[in-house]
Amino acid sequence: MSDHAPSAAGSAPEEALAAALPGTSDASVPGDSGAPADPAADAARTARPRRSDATRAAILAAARDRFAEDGYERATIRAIAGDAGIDPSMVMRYYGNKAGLFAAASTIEVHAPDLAHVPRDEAGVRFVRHFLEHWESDETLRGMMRVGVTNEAGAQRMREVFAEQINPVLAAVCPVPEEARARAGLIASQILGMALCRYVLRLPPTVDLSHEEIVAWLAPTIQRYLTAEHP
Amino acid sequence: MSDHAPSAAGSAPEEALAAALPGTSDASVPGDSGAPADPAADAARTARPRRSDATRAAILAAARDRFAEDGYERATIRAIAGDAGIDPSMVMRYYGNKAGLFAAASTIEVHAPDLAHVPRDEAGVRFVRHFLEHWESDETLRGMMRVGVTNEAGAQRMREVFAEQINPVLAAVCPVPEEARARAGLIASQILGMALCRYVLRLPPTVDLSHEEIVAWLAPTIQRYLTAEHP
DNA sequence: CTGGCATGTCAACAGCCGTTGGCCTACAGT
DNA sequence: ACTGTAGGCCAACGGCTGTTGACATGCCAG
Repeated sequence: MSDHAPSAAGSAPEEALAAALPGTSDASVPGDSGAPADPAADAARTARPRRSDATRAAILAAARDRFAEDGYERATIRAIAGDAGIDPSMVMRYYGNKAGLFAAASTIEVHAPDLAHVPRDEAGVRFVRHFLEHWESDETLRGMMRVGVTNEAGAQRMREVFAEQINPVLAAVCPVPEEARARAGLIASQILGMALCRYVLRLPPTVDLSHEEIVAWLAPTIQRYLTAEHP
Repeated sequence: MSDHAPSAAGSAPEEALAAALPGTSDASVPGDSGAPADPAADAARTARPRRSDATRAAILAAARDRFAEDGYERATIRAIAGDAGIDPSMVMRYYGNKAGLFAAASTIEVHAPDLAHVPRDEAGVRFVRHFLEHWESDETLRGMMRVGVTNEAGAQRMREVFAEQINPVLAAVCPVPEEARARAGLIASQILGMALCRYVLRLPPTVDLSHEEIVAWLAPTIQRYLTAEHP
């Protein structure tokens, strides 16, 4: 109970991480050319690519891999820098600290399926198949979940992704608007639960299931959570 | 890629942890009274309680709390020993190393519900309600999942728990024996998924759901995974 | 009473971690 | 051609970690 609060100096992982989350794009880095507060900031940024953009991208890619594979704590800045082929101090220069690097590396797009132009009774099948394919092709998704469970900031990121990318798509299909949130939560519990068992925990029965078997079993569940009347 | 393999000296977390898992009870600790290889070992152990059993129990309780709250990496031996009110070296003396302590601390009993004496069409409701209650009362379960996601040894422990405690119960109820494994996996995906979203990720829509709402929504899903014919 | 052993504390080691500051190099603007 | 600045490396610091060995203390058998 005594040494549980992080000291002022040192790493102070939790609070710094949470504080670093909102500003996810690399803001307030020292080198920022001459013009401050450009009205068309993004246009200027794309117009004048920095010479170090390749390094930045390499760091980010290595960070994504390491965070996904090892989780937040075991993914060390030294290892990430080593994978990117540069010095650890470069990571600090570009992303401030480990929390800032994680914030920058954990911006993902889930690519929720467009269910608006799908027959209502096919939404479940489409939904399950879509996430199954994305989960097997993109290891970032699997890693995001691993980090989201370990780390409070990762959990917050997952909440944001859910609220901003999953919820709206389902709200567009859900018959009763005020139930959309709850229904989206139920759907998330089944989809994330299958991902957890199959890709992270690797429970043998779920690993052995074929692609089509999962769709056949899970789609009716999703369909019911999406369109069935409130029990 | 270079420094990814653990060195011979030092912590070597992964392999030592996996190796320490099978022997979960405190075997091969130095102090073992006078009689070695007692034929009735457990009887002798209960007959002559060691004077340090209180300390052992305190360490184990503190370890369970810390592992559950912080995950494997961030739960430090120093913090565990501090919670237990003893010196960190005692942890090493009684459990060898951190992996051994985790192995000893991660022996849980899930208390799967007895579905044999329940009407078949009520099994889903019973199952969901049972796990919901246990999950909210016992923080160890929540912590086990957190560790199981981070740590390979934790994942293996969850696979064992699933195979030894969950699977048999469901196999007794499942109509087609050779489908029991797959059905148990599907059920685990929904139950663990709800626990993940509600207790670990704390997705607001799943947190806001009431006890009875969860049962009402999830029970038909479990019931279908358990008894509906293969789609 | 005395020796042995379990119990426990203290201090330290070596290693890894995030993080910092100084120094060098090469490019771009003038 | 010169200079400022961004990009990059190197070495180090302080702190925390798991782990170890030497040393104290108290219980119990003989």
